[in-house]
Amino acid sequence: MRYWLMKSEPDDCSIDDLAAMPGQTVAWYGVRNYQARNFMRDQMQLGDLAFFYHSSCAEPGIAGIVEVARRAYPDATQFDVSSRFFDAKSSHENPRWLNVDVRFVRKTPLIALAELRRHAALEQMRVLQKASRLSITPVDPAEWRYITEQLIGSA
DNA sequence: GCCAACGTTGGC
DNA sequence: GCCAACGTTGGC
Repeated sequence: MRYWLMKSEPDDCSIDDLAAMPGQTVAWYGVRNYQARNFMRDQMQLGDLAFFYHSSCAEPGIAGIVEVARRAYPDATQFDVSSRFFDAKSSHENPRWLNVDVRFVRKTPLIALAELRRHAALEQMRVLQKASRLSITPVDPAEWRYITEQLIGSA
């Protein structure tokens, strides 16, 4: 059982959008970075929990919690010529990109990026490192506990 | 809109 | 295999 942080642009899919989806579940498609893909392929297990992080928006930060509802399988958008995620170099025989499905667990009070930065206990978090662009990052269990108990729990 | 940081591409 | 050029991310 691992913990993660997964970035989503709320203009594309916010935590409220996810909560409104059928089954409150969505395919985490569109990841086009090998490191993030490998996390999904090699390490994500059913039931893993992740912070749902809003990025590239007015108030970046943690907005909710999701769980892995299906293990990694080929990302359909890589084969869809009409998709902005289409990849001509991928093939059905040897798909380059994968995604998991995630399911809504709960919404949280927004824990802003600026707030996360205020806590020394979190200073090693990947998402707080300078120019951290990786859309999926592992979260240390101690960091997970700190955020859920100290920040979300008291908010 | 700016810009720093980073990943990818492709020529050599 | 190097590395410059380019594209993207994402906070501000």
